[in-house]
Amino acid sequence: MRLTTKGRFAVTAMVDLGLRHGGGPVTLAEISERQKISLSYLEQLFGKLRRKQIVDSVRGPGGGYLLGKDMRALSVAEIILAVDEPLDATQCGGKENCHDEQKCITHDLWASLNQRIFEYLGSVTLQQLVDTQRAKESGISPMLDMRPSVSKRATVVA
Amino acid sequence: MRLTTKGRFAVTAMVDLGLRHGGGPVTLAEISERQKISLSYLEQLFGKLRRKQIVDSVRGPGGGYLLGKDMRALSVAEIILAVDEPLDATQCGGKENCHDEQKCITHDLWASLNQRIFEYLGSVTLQQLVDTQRAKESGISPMLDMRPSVSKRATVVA
DNA sequence: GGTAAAGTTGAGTGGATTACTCGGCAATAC
DNA sequence: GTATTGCCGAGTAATCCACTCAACTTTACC
Repeated sequence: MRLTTKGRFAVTAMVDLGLRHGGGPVTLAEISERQKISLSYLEQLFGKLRRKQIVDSVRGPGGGYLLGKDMRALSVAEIILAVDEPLDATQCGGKENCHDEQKCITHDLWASLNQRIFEYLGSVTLQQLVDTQRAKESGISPMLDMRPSVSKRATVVA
Repeated sequence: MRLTTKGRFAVTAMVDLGLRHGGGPVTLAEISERQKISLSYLEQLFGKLRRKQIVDSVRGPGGGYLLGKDMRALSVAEIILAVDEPLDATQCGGKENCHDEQKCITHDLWASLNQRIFEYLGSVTLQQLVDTQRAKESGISPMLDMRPSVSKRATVVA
């Protein structure tokens, strides 16, 4: 799973779209304005999102984009995968950097990390992000699931 | 936490070093040869590792590098942070991409992801990687902690 | 003390990737 | 038929990353 600003922009734009769900098609021009993302760039991203049926488009005046599926069934991972080609983080899926034909000695580590990132992003739905944002705008702040979690060792500080 | 091949190389080199622990200084030339990492590049990486006391150096003939601390107390996160400047994955630590002075609407998501990545990499020690590798070389394969884990939703496929 | 083996350092570079632009076309509401 | 919106593919500027190079320092050994 690649994590670039492209994926971030896509998620941000989708949240914007999600917030306006139910009010008819939303134009990219609006999203561009609100989220400060270049219109042409958004066009590129939404082209990919549409091909994956994550959004639906309506052409012509009054047109724009609509959610292509239920927000509760759309994970952040799906959005990111739609715009950023997979290309997993091990970067050695049997390739040269790996030690002589074998999996390089840290292969399992990266594969495992990959899986965890994927699991997490696959567990967060657009609905959750939209709810979080709505709550934030209305003053209350329920926050995302940011629980400190396990943390077996915590010697290192970022 | 940045995840680049620089960090991967650093971890790989550290595992190599860990595997030879106890046998005196290990030269970068050896590591370069075994792990197929450019010598000059290793010099750069080990310069940073040394400054963070992750390794100790011995100059002159017969010199090389030694572990700077107990492998059980050295996490993968530490190694990566030593070579790759922090620069967290949110990429909007209060910056422009964020929506008008405020945290952008997906800020919490990335912050949370960051934390999870960090927790995981902070929980894996060099000792574990070395043990895993030793076991692999001797035929048995205990594997890393790759448990399928929670996986609340799993609709998406990589 | 000379020589060679190693680490130390900082500047530089080539290629890849990324984020983004541009221009023109296509559909459709009015 | 015209304005508004999406659709698309080629192109590009800049950034970044992996890596190189060259010169220096320290030290073991003869």
